[in-house]
Amino acid sequence: MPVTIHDVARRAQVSPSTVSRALSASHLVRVTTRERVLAAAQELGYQPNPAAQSLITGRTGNIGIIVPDLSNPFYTGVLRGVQARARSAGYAVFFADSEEDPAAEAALVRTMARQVDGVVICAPFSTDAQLRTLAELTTLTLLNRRLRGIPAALMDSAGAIRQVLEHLAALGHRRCAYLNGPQASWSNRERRRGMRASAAARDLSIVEFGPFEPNFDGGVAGADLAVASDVTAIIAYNDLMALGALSRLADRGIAVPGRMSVAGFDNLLYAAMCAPPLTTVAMPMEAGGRAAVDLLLAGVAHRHLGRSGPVTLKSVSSGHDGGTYRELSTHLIVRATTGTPSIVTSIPAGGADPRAAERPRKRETA
Amino acid sequence: MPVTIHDVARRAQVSPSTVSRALSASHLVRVTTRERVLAAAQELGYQPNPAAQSLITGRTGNIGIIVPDLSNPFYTGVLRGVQARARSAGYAVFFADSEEDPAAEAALVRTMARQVDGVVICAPFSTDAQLRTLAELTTLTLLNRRLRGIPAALMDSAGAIRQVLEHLAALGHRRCAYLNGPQASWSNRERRRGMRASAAARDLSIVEFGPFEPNFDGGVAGADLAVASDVTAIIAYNDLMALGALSRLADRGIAVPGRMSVAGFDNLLYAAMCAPPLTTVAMPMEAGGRAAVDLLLAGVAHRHLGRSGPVTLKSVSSGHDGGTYRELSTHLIVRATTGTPSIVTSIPAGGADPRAAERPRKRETA
DNA sequence: ACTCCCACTACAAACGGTTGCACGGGTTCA
DNA sequence: TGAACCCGTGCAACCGTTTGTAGTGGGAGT
Repeated sequence: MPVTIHDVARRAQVSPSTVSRALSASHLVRVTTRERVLAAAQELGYQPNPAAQSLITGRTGNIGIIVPDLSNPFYTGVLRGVQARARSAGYAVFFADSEEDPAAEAALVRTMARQVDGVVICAPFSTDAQLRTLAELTTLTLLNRRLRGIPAALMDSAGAIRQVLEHLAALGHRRCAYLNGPQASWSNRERRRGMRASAAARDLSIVEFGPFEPNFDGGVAGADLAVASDVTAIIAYNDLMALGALSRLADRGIAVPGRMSVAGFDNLLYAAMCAPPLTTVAMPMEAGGRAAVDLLLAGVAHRHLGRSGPVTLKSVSSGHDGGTYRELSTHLIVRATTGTPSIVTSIPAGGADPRAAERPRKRETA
Repeated sequence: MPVTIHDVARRAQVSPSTVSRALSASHLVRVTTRERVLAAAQELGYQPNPAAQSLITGRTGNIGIIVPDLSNPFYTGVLRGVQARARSAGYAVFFADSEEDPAAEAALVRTMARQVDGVVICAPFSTDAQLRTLAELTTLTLLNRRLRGIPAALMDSAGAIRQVLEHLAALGHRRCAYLNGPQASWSNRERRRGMRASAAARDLSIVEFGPFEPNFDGGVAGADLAVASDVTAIIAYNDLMALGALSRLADRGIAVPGRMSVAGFDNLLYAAMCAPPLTTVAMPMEAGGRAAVDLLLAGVAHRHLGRSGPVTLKSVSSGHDGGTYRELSTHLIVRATTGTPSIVTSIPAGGADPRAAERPRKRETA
């Protein structure tokens, strides 16, 4: 039923191999012939069979993307970037949600491996060893995780938290709470690392809480702990947690930013929409997805180059050693949840903080 | 480099065909032989080449999902459902975002068609004719769109809005605003249809505004129009718009639900998190995704059955006529943005509405 | 002991493309 | 005018798997 290259060949009065060449290595066939072939293909609505193509060429024209939790808008942003870039490069995208399970991740890579040219994987919870194993199955590119020998698109987590601390220090804060995300998460580790470096330099002391689930409820839980300590600001692992903290503070009648400043990371759409709009650090999610695809396709090209040329065993095994990272910059977005700390240790419950009214509310459309 | 069926055959001392049978039609091969083959495959880490398999069988083990806008959490919910169900059925998932462009949708289906067994498509903006054309390229299943001859998973939009109107009528509302989503959207048409039917029966009059973009900004715009009319409640096309309306009302100092009630659709995560929590109708996004995959796979099985058996041309061409729909129920979630309408036409600006304080705030975790 | 049968296995073709190689015919140069 | 050459095309093998068919062996029945 589907039209094959033979049908086109018959209609164009040439051999199948000429059709193949006319469609790919066009310079090997006479112009008039190629036009005849193209016309025939057009009329018949010929579409090459990708299975047959990949069987012989070894390339599939597909890539995979694996994320740990699609309900987190951070990853939908990444997915959008990945998909857009892949499409413009002529690649189709396999998608899978590992649900934060390293075993599932491994299984998914394994099933994808045979029908993709490479996989972009967001795997904050896998061990280094697990990832290295997976890297042997296919060309791999990481997102927000640095691992020697595997290319990665990274967002500047250390710089992100530095900007937050600078901002808070400039406002006069001296003691801040940090609500940890998942302990095993690479981003959380990076964030702590950056925090320690920056806090010391700015005479800020940090009180850590958690780890918490990186979602709304985790923020709710963290807020209470932070309030009980003597901090004037809460830095949450991500926006979802910050929103949870914000909500909890509102429920308890604690003025933001009057008695407590709050900041998050990611710059989700909702961070700008909620009241008061959240101060946060914009993470380049789509750009990260795009960069990851670029690195991946470079790796694919490299690997394929190595295969076709007359190479030594050594240069093949080294593969694309890909000590290539791409670090994307982040930037602070100051909205309405951060302000100067109050000197007064307690404020009449429910009393409106005058500063909250003074502060102009700014809205970003992200 | 990769291990093939021949490697396994050599190691197990059998022919490649026996290996193939041992791995699939296991009853055709002696038990001891099969065990030997399985052991060899295991030791070599054999993974069948899907390209070769699909080349001869015509099946790919993949399905596709196309959504119009991944940044809308509604579709990420659908995507989660699709992916989960597909995975448990042993299918891999191609994903693509059409960015609301029917032409892109067509192109995506066309490129996917050759390497999937079927496609789930959320295409609120394509014309019926366009969809029928695409249905000829591959097995198709729709989501939230009814089209004769193509199976679909549907969410009960009419019932959804009926529940909202019942709720508002019971509270005493008589005039409500409806903020239209995109006019061409099937869901919006369904919602209006259901609305007309239900409103008449309940002595409610509806004022319509829009169409608006189905996002936060659309809601902001709609809120002002609604306030200028003499309605006591705003029903938004979806939660994103409702949140926008809510934010705008707060900015203008209009008490919710004191002077204006607000309701949305979808029950996004943020609808429960924002203050005040939004009354909305839960749409079964993941269940919809799962149902769509079920229908799709049934269609795939049917089509393949027709192909393998000794069939007449007629029964093949009728294909899976799939007059099969699956309608999923929706349910209202009453939170804090709907209340009894105030009789007073104007309230001192900025004055707190006593009812707002009385009303207990309820939080749902979705 | 011979035949028949059945269970199991091997052979080979096919799926739809790609690509190395050879060949045919025209052009160019000696 | 003949040889060398080159461009354009066809032939055939191959990618890895499935599957129809043929063939082999052993066991059972008479």
